[in-house]
Amino acid sequence: MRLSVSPDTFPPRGHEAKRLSIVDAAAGVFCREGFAGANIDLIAAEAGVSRQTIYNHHGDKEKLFVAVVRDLTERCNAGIFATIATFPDQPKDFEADLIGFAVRLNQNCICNRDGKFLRKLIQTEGERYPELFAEWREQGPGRTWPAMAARFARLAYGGYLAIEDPDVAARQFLGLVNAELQTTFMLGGTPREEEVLQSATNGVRTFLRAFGKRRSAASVEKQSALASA
Amino acid sequence: MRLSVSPDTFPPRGHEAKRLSIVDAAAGVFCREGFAGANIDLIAAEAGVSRQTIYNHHGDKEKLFVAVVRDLTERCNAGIFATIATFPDQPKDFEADLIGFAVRLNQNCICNRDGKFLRKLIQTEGERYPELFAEWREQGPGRTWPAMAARFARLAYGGYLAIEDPDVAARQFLGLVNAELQTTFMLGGTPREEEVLQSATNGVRTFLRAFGKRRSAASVEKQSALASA
DNA sequence: ACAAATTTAGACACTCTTGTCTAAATCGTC
DNA sequence: GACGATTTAGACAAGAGTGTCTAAATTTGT
Repeated sequence: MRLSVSPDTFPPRGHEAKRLSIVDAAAGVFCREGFAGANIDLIAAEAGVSRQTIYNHHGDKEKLFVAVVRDLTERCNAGIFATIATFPDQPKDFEADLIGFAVRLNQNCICNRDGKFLRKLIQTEGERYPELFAEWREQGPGRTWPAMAARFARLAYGGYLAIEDPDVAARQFLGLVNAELQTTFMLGGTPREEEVLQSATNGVRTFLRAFGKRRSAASVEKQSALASA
Repeated sequence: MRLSVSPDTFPPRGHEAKRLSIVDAAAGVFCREGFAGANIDLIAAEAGVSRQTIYNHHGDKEKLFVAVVRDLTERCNAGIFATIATFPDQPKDFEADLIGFAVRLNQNCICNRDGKFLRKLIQTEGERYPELFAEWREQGPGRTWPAMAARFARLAYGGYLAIEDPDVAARQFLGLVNAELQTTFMLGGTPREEEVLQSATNGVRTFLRAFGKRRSAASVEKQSALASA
């Protein structure tokens, strides 16, 4: 295998392009049909590749499945960290900023293709591959939750929130913000944009009722007047 | 088929006993292996029944699956309504009563065998049987959420809570109370009793910070002193 | 104890799927 | 244009699973 000359990321072409389209197609089929129901021929057809190519690349069905989960975990993690980087550290309009963050989290990490797929694979096959999903747990929740909690801790330190336990606050934030989307998520559906916004708005309002530091009504009104101007 | 003489519920014996043990075993196998991976011979073995008997009762694999989901939906619904009936309408110690309710909901409806199974089947096979799960949605969430919301509305009317929208409050209550159990649920695990209690306690505290009507600190202290006496 | 209904074990045809193998075709690169 | 690497199509063996059938055994109600 020859190294590419291009410095770091190279546009997927040839061999690598096949690998990607295989993993992508496999993700879709594994999700729709489950591991047992997934059909290599179907994956090959959806990837626009011959069956033999799949075996050349990945060996067998189980190794292909592992590759799919690893890829999804990596991409989802990247998305989550990228979104956490947009957390409002020094909010102008606190409520609106938190709602924006919640919506971004939903759209870029939970409701997008990778997020839906990874969640479904964890739910359906998690118990069958303990080591694989233990790995996901470390790499995923094990790293993203502390990062989230750190952001809430900073807000508390900055005087914006009155929370005792940043870890609990982070988890409750997500629970609130997704509270109205649970049934849709269960059935594997994708909530419409206005539903996401609605749930996020209601969730953030409740979160701030519980943890927001109350400043005088006047200063709050002044602030939102400024923000909407 | 002859009607039993016993008035309403009769102890499952003979024919009916077989039917039950088949559906029970099938639920377990469908959950572990998925619909495609589920093996009729294995179900027969776990039910202690011959394969032919399964075909006598249910016709084919798909009809058996439908029967499993219908049975689970019915039993889970019964459990949820029974638990909602224990909702604290006139709470003595509000916080403790809500925590108790949340814990009961978890233990009797979400973490028990039927709850786990139904949830997993919805997640894994929901998209494949739209009509079947539309039926679940009507019979399940479509009836239980309004019942929950009605209880919160009554608390608000009784002056215990300051909520605007009882439906939103009900969903947020469940979101908060389960906030710390999500990862465990995802992987199909069963949280330990103290984890359930911890999550419920934290969730209810936050819920009450947001919506609880603040009475004077003295009266609150007097009340909990009375409760713990 | 008898008769009807139900259950059982086993064999069976049929289909579907995985993973391997081969020879031809195509692609990328020099 | 030529060469090596990769991909393709198709055939193939081996295994597993569904659903049917039959005849014998068992259970159930009377």
